Amino acid sequence: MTVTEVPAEGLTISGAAELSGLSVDTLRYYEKEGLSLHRPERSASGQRRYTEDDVRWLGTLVMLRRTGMPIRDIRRFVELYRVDGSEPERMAILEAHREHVLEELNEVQTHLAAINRKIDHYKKLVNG
Amino acid sequence: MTVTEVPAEGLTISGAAELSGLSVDTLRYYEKEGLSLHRPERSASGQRRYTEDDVRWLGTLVMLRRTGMPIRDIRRFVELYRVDGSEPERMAILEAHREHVLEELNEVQTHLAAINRKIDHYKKLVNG
DNA sequence: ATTCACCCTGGAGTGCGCTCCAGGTCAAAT
DNA sequence: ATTTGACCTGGAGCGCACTCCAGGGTGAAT
Repeated sequence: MTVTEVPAEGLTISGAAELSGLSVDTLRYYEKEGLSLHRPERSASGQRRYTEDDVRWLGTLVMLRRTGMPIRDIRRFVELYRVDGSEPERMAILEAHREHVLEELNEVQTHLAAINRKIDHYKKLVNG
Repeated sequence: MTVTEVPAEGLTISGAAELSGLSVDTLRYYEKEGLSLHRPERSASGQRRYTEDDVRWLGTLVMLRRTGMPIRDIRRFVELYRVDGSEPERMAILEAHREHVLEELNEVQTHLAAINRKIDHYKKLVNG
């Protein structure tokens, strides 16, 4: 299941889906939405072939999505990859996103504490 | 802004919205979806009046929603409040939800670590 | 008396992120 | 030769959680 399992000819879309944890449909959807760094190579018959780098990039997409970054914002981020010297902006986006994630985590943890209190309350009620 | 600021006649929907951090539309929507413990009292002219308890319950709804519990599941939880002796089931739902939240937190924290590594990488690239 | 701010209802509309479908191509297996 | 299975495209459809709207009521203030 590591990224290094990618053969030289590249992975099919279902292979890339399995490695990335995304669905085949989602991979095509992300591509349509402009989230791929480069549109993937195609085989002679027009099928997508994913390289190791492609799969790594899918990992980045998963990381951003699963921490709540909207597709639209990821697109802006990807577009900067096509701009030379945009590293500072890319970093800034990631830093802003990190702040956002930290706030989210904080809020969820606060609510989690409340959930725990509620559970304790029930525990006393049921067992006690 | 504390819950104890609720007057004896009860709060208007906009007052309850402000205290709970939800929108007026969302309050009506939640009620329609069966998430209120009891449908709120009405004034002589048919307007909703929210008690201190109502507002506290809204806090519970916010807690569940903001930790990712779907409306549908919250409804099941609320329905148990109308069943006598359902405390064990309610507790079980909360415990299952807590597990879910913990897994979520865990995953997000893992991705956060990856974001931090990416930021560090850029930092070296940009400053270093 | 009318203006204003708020409230009501039922239902339509929205944005997001997929997910599914029809209709078709292609390559390998039987 | 045909069956099978995986792939392709463009576009429709879906579930969720709101959010907004039309059309109308109420009550206090000017």
